[in-house]
Amino acid sequence: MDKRQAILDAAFEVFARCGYGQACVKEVAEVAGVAKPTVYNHLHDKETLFRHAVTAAAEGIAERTISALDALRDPAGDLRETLGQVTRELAASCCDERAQALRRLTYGETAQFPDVLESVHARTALDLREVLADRLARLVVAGRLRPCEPGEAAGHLLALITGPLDARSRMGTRAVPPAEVERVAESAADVWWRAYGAPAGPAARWGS
Amino acid sequence: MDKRQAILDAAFEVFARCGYGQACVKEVAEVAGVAKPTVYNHLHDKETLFRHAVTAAAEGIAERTISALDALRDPAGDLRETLGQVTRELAASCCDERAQALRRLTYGETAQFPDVLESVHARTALDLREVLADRLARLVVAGRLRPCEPGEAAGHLLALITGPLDARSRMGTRAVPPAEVERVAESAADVWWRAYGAPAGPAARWGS
DNA sequence: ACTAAATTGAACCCATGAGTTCAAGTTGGT
DNA sequence: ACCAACTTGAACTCATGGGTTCAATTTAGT
Repeated sequence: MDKRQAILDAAFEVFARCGYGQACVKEVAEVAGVAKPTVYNHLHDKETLFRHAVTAAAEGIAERTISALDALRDPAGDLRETLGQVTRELAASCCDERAQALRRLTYGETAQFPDVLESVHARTALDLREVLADRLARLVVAGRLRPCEPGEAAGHLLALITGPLDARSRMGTRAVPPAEVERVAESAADVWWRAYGAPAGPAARWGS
Repeated sequence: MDKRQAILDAAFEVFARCGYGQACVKEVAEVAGVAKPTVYNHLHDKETLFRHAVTAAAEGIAERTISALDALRDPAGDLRETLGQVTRELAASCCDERAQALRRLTYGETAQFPDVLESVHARTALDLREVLADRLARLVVAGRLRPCEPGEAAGHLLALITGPLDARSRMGTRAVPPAEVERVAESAADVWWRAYGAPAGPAARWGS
């Protein structure tokens, strides 16, 4: 029963539902099951309330999303199969309600909170991209992927997943049926694999 | 000197700069060079002001973006070359300040204006995708692209362009140097072409 | 049990900004 | 020139909501 955490959770929920401008602190307090002065006791401002709530939520979301990449660490069997699995997991976490709300909030409140956009983006996008790039680099070195710039390849895979999904879900406004999420993920993996997968045949032998 | 248009332009500028919640009608009036009651005379509400300003801006932006696809209508020379050119143009219009502001606004104000998000998305994303899909379908039929689902292929190309650019520009917060925009566009075209381009050789001969 | 800190609810203050009113002035068509 | 419609600025109303105050109460550590 950490009140502070309850407040931060409630704040994220309310901000996500109403946007920063329309959200009112009283409602945050009610959702948190706490009195209004208690909110101000922990977080001095509405602004700091927003900042802390959003960055805390971003931390959790980033952690879970990045953990989807674990399967690419030392992939034993068919690489294409592992890629498909990872892609499906990334697609699923991209459709997560909190993740979508987080994107809406940070994008929308850019005018007032450019720094929040910056730090959230660093944690949820750049870090994700870097970790994925690390995995891809190992696979390139091992000759299991075509030679490429790993960061670029990582960006492309993520774009192929999130782009079509954001388009279909209208930034989280519409629910995308799980079957379609899978289809989108599969076709993203397909396209990426055609561009970056090692051609069939024994081993690495693509010269200069 | 159409006052109404001046008001709509000013409104988009102010909303883009401050967000809906923080924007005030007085400032819109000042930017438009008009008195406050005149604003209310043309657009009854702050809400309708927002709706009209945003959808009007979306119309203009969508039109210009879609016109970038004209080069794919009956492409004479090297298709890969034309693809590169179109991709560069799409990348440029994706980095346009107004376009980015439009995305920030619609995404951010989703909570209050889900219908605006819907209509803007329909015009700027779905229409673009459909027109591009039309072009691609013709090219597939002509044997100049690998057989594929045109809508899906269109979505992939757009994702490969906008995804990396949004990541680099932080939703329009950071200026991306034109040289890097070109690089991103070029690599997007590369990847897409590897997945969807017709393999070298005389003509279409990929069986079932 | 005792004390210090945290919590509560309720009332309160106050800045902000949406939207209105109105009398005076401007525009534009005939 | 004339009239109707539109525009203007300034003052005004009013609802909303951020933030504070405070006395009463609960909680938690010892």
